[in-house]
Amino acid sequence: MKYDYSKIESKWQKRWEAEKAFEAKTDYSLPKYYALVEFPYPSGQGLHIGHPRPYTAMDVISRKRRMQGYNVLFPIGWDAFGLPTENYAIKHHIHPAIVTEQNVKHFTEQLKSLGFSFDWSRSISTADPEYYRWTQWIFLQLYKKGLAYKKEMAVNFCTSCKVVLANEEVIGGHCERCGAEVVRKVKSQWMLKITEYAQRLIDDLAPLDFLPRIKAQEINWIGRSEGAEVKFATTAGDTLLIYTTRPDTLFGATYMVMAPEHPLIDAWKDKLNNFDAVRTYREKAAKKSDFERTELIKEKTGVRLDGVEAINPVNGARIPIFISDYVLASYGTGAIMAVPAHDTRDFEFARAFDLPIVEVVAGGDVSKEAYTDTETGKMVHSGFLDGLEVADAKRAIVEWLEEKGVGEKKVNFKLRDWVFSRQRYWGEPVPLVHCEKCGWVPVPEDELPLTLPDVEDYEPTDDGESPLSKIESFVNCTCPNCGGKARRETDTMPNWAGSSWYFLRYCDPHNDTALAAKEALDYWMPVDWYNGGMEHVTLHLLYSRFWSKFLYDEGVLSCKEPYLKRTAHGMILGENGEKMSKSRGNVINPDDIVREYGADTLRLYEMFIGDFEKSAPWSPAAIRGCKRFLERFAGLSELAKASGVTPALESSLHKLIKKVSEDIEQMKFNTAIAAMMSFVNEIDAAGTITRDELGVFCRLLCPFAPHLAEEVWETLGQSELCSLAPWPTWDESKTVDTSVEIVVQICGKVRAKLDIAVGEDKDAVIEKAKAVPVIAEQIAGKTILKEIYVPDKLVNLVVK
RNA sequence: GCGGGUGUGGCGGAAUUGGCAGACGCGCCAGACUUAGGAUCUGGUGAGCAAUCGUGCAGGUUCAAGUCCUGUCACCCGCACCA
Repeated sequence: MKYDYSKIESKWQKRWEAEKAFEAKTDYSLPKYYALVEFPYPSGQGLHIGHPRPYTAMDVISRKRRMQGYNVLFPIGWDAFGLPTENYAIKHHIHPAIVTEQNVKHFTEQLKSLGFSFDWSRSISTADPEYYRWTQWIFLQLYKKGLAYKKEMAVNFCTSCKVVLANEEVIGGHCERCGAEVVRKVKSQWMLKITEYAQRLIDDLAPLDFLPRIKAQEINWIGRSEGAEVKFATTAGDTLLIYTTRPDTLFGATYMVMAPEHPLIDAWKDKLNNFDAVRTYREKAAKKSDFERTELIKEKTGVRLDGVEAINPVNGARIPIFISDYVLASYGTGAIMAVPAHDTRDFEFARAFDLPIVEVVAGGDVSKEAYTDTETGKMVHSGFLDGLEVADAKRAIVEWLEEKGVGEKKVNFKLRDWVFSRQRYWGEPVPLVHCEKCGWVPVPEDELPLTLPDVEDYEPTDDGESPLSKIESFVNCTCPNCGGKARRETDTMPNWAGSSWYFLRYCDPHNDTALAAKEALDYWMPVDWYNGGMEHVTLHLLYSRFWSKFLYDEGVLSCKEPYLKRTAHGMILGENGEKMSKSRGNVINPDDIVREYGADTLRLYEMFIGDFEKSAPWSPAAIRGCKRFLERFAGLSELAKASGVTPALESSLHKLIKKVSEDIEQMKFNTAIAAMMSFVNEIDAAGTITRDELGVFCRLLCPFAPHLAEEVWETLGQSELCSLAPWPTWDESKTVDTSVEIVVQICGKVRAKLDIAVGEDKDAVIEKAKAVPVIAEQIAGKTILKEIYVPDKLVNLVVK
């Protein structure tokens, strides 16, 4: 059979579509399998060569599950809201909805050309009003439960996108999307209380089958720490509340530091003799971007508050208070006790300001550097704590603080609430109105979706207002509560909103009375296997787990966690090993590859390229090896005439079924393919293969190269689809050889090889080994100290 | 600084978990078929003339180490003045 891939591929794509071969069934009595890939953002550039890697991987899993008899849901959709589309629309004066439609059309063609077994009947778009109706509905439920609130605060603002960013979207002081610098801006923003779920987001990870590095990264981002809050009385009369993870070092606190933004500073204005210097420092700190505040500034700066002192509750010592930007307003209480002897930052500050350094944990040399070990060391200069180990001292001091009512045990998280509003056009409108009398009032649920109005100009403004604020007809409205004058919220939601629940919509995508029927959610959820990129671990993955937990609390979902298993793929790099980008000129277009080699070759190559979890450079030469393999496979149909079993291949075929079946489960696609390549080499050596055997081979290859597998399967006289044929099973007894070649070593060095029967008796094998001429020669006249026999593996004779 | 990870031929990568290092593919070399070869097929291919030596480096455990232990170096990813 000649391998005419383009003809073969379009032939089978048409048939799959005509037969609706891959649509999930709504028969909830069947065993189900929900396989999920991250839906793409339909950008103007079209599909990236990186997309087919995770998509093929999950397609392989889905196709195998289908052949194993599961009712498989393998959906696809469009994460369609977002800035690039809006920016393109601004530049070319085309409505973002039209741009999206064009891009979706292009993406659909590209994905279909690759033969993925998606259920296209369930595809969704987050920008579709019928979809975002439910995004808005979820937001309203969050609002009603007090988990959405508006707050004036310093937020991250991207100078290029002209939009606020969530904490998770700031990477090293720069915008996650465009890389421009992020500055601080005080704005009133809608926030989601993800922090309320912080502990559960950690705890519920435990039973999940996520890659360890994914769990570690989430836990790290949430950043739980245990310590204590301690009240310090001040000479101003107010109490200064601080958070510390080292309450055991309380006797070593020689000064206090407050964040420049700390509200008590204003309250103390009249008591401070140097308020001008304080004000100057605060203004300077406020102007710094996060980047400047963290990365660039190594030296500690600050101003002492002249006129107010704190009193250490444990020994009554009066200690000075400073403001410094090394203390963050947004973490803990925005103020700390400084223990320079046992904290590197406090140590640096104490050195810069010539403050006393009091050692309270023995073990280091605090005249040189801070001693920060929390594992070893006994308490000193610490009154009633003296002589205790650090861990015991921690317990004792917290007990003491609680007894005296000046402090308590406290858990803190690094996770911040989610800044949820965006001042851009192409997103879901926030469904709230502000009434002069009633305050914030939700748009009634039966009025959802609150659709985006058409506008002339989507251009964002420098003052950080949404383009929607310019549309009077949108903004002005009546209060649903009192009927009075009201104004709509004009901010839209971030692009992470729609993707926080899209996997639920797939379960029942056309439902117009609920985000999905309970029955459908109960059947399909949780997702059995979700593969996606590492870059989403502290973004989409965290956000969607949060929303799922909320919906679980609301009774919408019956599972606490949305995903049972989460894996991650590596990137496909350019030929030069660098990340693919237009500016580097190393971009590979998948359309070109499909045209030149066919979809099956591209799929196979992307699975063969290397360890699935690791990045790998594209190789235009290596892909030809995959093409060659498929051509050889196509040629097998001419060889397969007889039926039955080829003795020379029988054992190998059973081993192959086992290998491919098991490797797919572990995402070791590269070794599964290597095994199939080896099998073709064996067929060549045997010179023959039967129709039955080739039928098995077709089914094994089908998840990887489905078009060619179908074509060869058809030449075997099969009229049903290979894609829906049962997955082959292996006979374990046939994977075991009857004889095996073992190694004979002398003192651990290989000296000879020997054929033995599998499971042969130890003594008999050793006798045989000694009888091998080379071995006999080398052990002659020597004493055998030890005889080691590893069954079916080796004999090792230790001689002297 | 904290957390996660990776170091194996010219290249991508294998190695049933302590048992023949380098599967499979690329590339390269030689040959065949060809008017032609950037097509296809066949054979070879870690280094070294050899004994031997070889999995970042240095030790250790073991009959036996890519795999286990101790130390160390390099690189990659995430977080980062989080008290």
